[in-house]
Amino acid sequence: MNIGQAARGSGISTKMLRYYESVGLLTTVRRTEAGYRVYSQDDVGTLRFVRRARDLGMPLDRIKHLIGLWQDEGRSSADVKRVATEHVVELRARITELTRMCEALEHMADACHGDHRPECPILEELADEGHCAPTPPEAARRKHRQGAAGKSPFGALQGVA
Amino acid sequence: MNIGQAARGSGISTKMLRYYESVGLLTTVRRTEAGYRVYSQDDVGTLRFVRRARDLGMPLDRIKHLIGLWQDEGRSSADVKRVATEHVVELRARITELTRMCEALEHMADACHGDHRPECPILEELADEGHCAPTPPEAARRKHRQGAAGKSPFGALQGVA
DNA sequence: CCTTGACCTTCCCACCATGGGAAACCTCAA
DNA sequence: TTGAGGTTTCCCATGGTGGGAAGGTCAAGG
Repeated sequence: MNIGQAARGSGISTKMLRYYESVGLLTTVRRTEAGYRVYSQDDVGTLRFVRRARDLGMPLDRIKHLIGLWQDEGRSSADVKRVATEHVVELRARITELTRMCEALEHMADACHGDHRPECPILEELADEGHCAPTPPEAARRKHRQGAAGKSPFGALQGVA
Repeated sequence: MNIGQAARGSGISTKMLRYYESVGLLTTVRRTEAGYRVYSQDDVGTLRFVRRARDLGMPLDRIKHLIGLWQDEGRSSADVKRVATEHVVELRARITELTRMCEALEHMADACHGDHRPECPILEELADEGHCAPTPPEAARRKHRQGAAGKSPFGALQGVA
């Protein structure tokens, strides 16, 4: 079967089928003499596996790991469970972080009248000067590397959306 | 003050300060004769505003919008509140989606013994054949566009992490 | 046989926000 | 004057996804 059929059968776009192949998620993709990709029914099974794992928010390398276990008859379910649990932990971390953001913003929005006047607690909170030290008060002013200063607030959050 | 000081004072990396400027988040960045960027105390205030909005998971264009309102004395708080509420809605959508994933995966993991044997409900669920129709059963086999088949499961989720 | 249209190929670009690093230049203190 | 450390611009990478161009293939119908 051609790539289009495989796409429809797996629910993954042809773009992504080629991409997954390029990053090594699918090992054996046969070709016709003309260079067309040829997919077997088994390939589509693997692709559906991939799609379901993506639906759970897994990054491709974790899915690759899982496929390896899936195809390894000698696996132990403990290994699979570990991968799954790892992902659950990350999902929970993201949920916690988003919940924190959401609650903070809801709290600010609740305090806002939302009328025609310019006064707004949301802006005041965001602009608040005394919120975090404007500069390390009287600390080392020379000899300071920038180092960990600008760390992304989203360091631990990668992958899905 | 130089970019390094501004970075330490705002909690945003120098990389990001240059990037934010390049995408128009900061309008007026003065330069010394030598080409060094010069930041005022006010600039650092704006940058802290940006950082707090980022901490709430806002994408830069929303922050840009918010800064516009912040600097507009004639704004109405309703406009600010609308932007905030819009963001709350998106955060909640992401949380819902992640929670769905998390619960599904937890459910699978709970069913897995996690021992030395290869049998694993997690893999079985991911590989499940009768899960979604293998191919539109006997539907139009010719004349089918691929269309909406491969839509990303994360369409509505962009921005943070 | 040739056209047409659906399909396929590769390659590049864009998104979003962030970091890494190179090569060159500036500044200030010792 | 030298050296260290700050700064500049420029390019590249990430992770998944989509868009599109330029060209090759294939099958059906005239």
